[in-house]
Amino acid sequence: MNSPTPRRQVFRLSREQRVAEIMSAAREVFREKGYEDAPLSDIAERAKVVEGSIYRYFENKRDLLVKVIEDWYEGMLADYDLQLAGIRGTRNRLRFMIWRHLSTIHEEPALCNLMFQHLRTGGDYSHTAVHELNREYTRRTLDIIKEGIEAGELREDVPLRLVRDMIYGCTEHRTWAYLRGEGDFDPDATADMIVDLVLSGLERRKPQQPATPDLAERLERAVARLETMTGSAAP
Amino acid sequence: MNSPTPRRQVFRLSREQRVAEIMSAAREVFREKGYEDAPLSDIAERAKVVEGSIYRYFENKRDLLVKVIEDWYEGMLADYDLQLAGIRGTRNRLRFMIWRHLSTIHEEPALCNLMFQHLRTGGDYSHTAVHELNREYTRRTLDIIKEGIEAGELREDVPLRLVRDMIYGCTEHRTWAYLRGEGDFDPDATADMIVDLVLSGLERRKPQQPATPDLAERLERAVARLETMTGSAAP
Amino acid sequence: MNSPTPRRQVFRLSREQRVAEIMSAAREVFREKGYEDAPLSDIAERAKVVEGSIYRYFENKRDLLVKVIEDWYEGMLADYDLQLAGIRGTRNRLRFMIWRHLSTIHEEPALCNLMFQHLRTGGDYSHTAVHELNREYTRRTLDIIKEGIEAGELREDVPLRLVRDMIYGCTEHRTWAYLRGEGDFDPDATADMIVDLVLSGLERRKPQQPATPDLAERLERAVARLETMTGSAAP
Amino acid sequence: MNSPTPRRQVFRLSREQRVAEIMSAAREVFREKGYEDAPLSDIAERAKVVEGSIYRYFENKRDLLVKVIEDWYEGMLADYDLQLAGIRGTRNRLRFMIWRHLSTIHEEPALCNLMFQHLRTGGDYSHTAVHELNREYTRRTLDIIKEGIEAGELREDVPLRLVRDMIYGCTEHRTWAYLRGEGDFDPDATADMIVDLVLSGLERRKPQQPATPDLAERLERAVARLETMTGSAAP
DNA sequence: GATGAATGAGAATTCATTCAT
DNA sequence: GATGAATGAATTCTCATTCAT
Repeated sequence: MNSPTPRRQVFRLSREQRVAEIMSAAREVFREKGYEDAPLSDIAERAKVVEGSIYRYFENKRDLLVKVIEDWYEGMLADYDLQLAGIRGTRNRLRFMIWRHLSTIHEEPALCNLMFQHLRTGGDYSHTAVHELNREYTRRTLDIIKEGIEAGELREDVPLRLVRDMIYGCTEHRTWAYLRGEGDFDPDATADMIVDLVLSGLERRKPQQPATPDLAERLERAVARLETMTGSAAP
Repeated sequence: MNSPTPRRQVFRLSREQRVAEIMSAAREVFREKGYEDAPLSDIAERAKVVEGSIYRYFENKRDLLVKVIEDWYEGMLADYDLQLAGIRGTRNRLRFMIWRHLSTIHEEPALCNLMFQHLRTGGDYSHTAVHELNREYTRRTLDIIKEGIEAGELREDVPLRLVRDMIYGCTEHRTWAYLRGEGDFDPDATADMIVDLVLSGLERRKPQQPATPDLAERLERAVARLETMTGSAAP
Repeated sequence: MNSPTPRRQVFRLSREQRVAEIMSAAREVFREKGYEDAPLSDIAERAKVVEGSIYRYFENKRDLLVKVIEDWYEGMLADYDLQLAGIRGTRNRLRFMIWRHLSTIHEEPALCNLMFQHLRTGGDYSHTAVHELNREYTRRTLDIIKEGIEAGELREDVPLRLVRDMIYGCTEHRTWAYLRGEGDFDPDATADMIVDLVLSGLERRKPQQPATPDLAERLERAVARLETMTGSAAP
Repeated sequence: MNSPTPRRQVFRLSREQRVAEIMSAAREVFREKGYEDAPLSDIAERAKVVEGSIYRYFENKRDLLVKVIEDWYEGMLADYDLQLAGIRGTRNRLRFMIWRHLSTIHEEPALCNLMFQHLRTGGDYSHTAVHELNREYTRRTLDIIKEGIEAGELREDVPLRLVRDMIYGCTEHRTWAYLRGEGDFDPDATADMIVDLVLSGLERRKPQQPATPDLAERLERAVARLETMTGSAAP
């Protein structure tokens, strides 16, 4: 009847290798086509497996997406810590975080879109490992601010989480057009602007209490005069 | 699917009425099911027309979505101006803008999701009337800040557009979880926090220790009197 | 790019006609291949529509099956009543019912299998129109038995529904092998056997009444006495 | 799907033990999910082997099903004979057979469904060991009836196989709803009803018909004698 | 102006089965 | 003897969109 379909050449890989192959292929295809427009068949083809094989390792298409983003995040986080370790000072460290986020968006707009549009909006997001990784990711920013407070550089009443939302919200809002494929932006310049703006509201008003030092001086001087008059000297 | 050809009662409506009916139905269905999961058949059914008729008034599904959001925005903007007209003071006006945005998200999370996920991310967004409306919408915020600067309340070097991104970015970032269906938030309290944080970085810092200057003056005057009494002049 | 796929020749039919076409095609294909082995694509092809069109009229494959059987049943029931009207006598009418059931199995083994294996066993069967039709179908048998009782031909304590189960159960059990594709059976002869067996347990045992033996004895004794009296002995 | 290659602990079992493990797992899974909805992977998992291993002991999924039912039947038959040995009297023994069948259905509806829907309907059924076992199973019923005839309790002209079909057909028909998951039934009461109905058609009408002809003859003869005595002749 | 029948093209998914190791 | 990676082939179902009537 019909000749027994000749089995394609089978390459046997370990689970880890195969998973890596598929995720790598998926990352590429998702990057090129987005989520909805990326057929599993494309991913399978690029990973050199049949579609069905993907389901051995991933529950479904969404699971594959989640894992791809997860994998990407993990790589990034390791990098973060490495670089952050060499940076000192609240402003510098904060600027690095913002710049890094902007750079990521700049370099991987497609994956970021995946994250922003498909993962973060899903009802199951908070049960996701990506969610956890993201907390990890933004926690560094919180830590930097906390350290700034402890070092006396920042006001003590800074609403931590709101500042974090402000930083990331501002960063992303700034890049919507770019993510949409319109125009470009300069991560360096943008990072400078954002860090300036953010810190302008958080830094201790040392130079800025111009009235206060004057007052203190004047009071001290007045007191000194009184002291002179009364003949009592400071010890 | 099953019923014996329900000879549809044809209601003749004016073009405007028909369009309104369809948009109203679409808004409901989109609100309930989102974009992808809202079949045109559902919308047609609810609007009491057949699917084909929708194409008489709208180019395609996306066009319908765009029009629905557009319509919604228009209603909102009129409202904005009305209310904003009665509010005085940079802080108050800014707080209103933020509070209003938060309230909208709070009341219409589904439509906001549509806007954030489906419209704003589309490559064609910037050619959209919604885009224009949105500029309109955020322009009011810019105007308020400008007025604040002109009134001398805000620093002169405020990076206007970045502040706008900060306001809206922060606002939206704050509400992601809610938009995802998790938990709740209080628009009033959140608006207060955000406006505080934003203004803390923008306000002119002279008049900012309002108590202090008075005190300084009174003290100085008191000291002067003392000096007068003792007949000793400052050096 | 790719030339706009030339639309196939579209034949427009009324809903009723199209439904009839599809059901007819489905009946054939189901008959030939059974349920599981009948791809919708085959049915679509034979009905000269595309697969998707089937879903305009039927919720899913199972719904199509249900409707096909339903349609078939409806035709049968009309026939039943017509023929039954011309038959008199409990035995004859009962025999007709049994014979008709056997004939149906004999003529449409495949559709019967569909009914027995796929419909009757489904958890949703009792909410089905087929279920209702089937009740209708077997109700005639109950009626015949009831009439037999009222006419004094059958015992009054006949457990109606159990008898129905016995008739249909026996009939079907007899035909399992045939339904499986093994051998053949003669509906006429089988009907005769079954009706005999069934009625043998249901018919009034006119002479059999337990009162009779007593009566017989008493009569015999009376006769014996008469004989004694007359002095004549039995031969 | 997800776990990091769980280096499976390999338990070496004898062929018999392994087969038993798999069959036991399969019986459970089939019971819970039916045939079509039971993936081999589930069975393998529960049997603590990999899917491929099942093919070492069973030709394919259907073979596994057949073996599972076979195994189940074997257990039942042994039981039957044991219990039947202690029961005397045609009615009692027949009732036991019916009751036992009903009880089996009552206790193992899922396995019975497997048997009724999947095995008995397959074209290969009659070449199956289950078929043979089933003949064995129903042969006991035939034997009981035969013994009843030989003992003079039952009519001599009982159509043996038809009676068997009637018994099992009735029994099963009665329980379709239960097998479908609707409602319940009482095996004891049902067995009583069925055995009554069946025997009502099979039992010798000793007291009844055989007496009757005798009586009639004797009466006629007595009447004839009386007539002789009285000198009046029949016309 | 409206209807609603029909299209079409895919897209995800499932699993029994095989076979290299 | 067992593993478990990989296959493959089909199959159901969904819907936006078109267009003859």
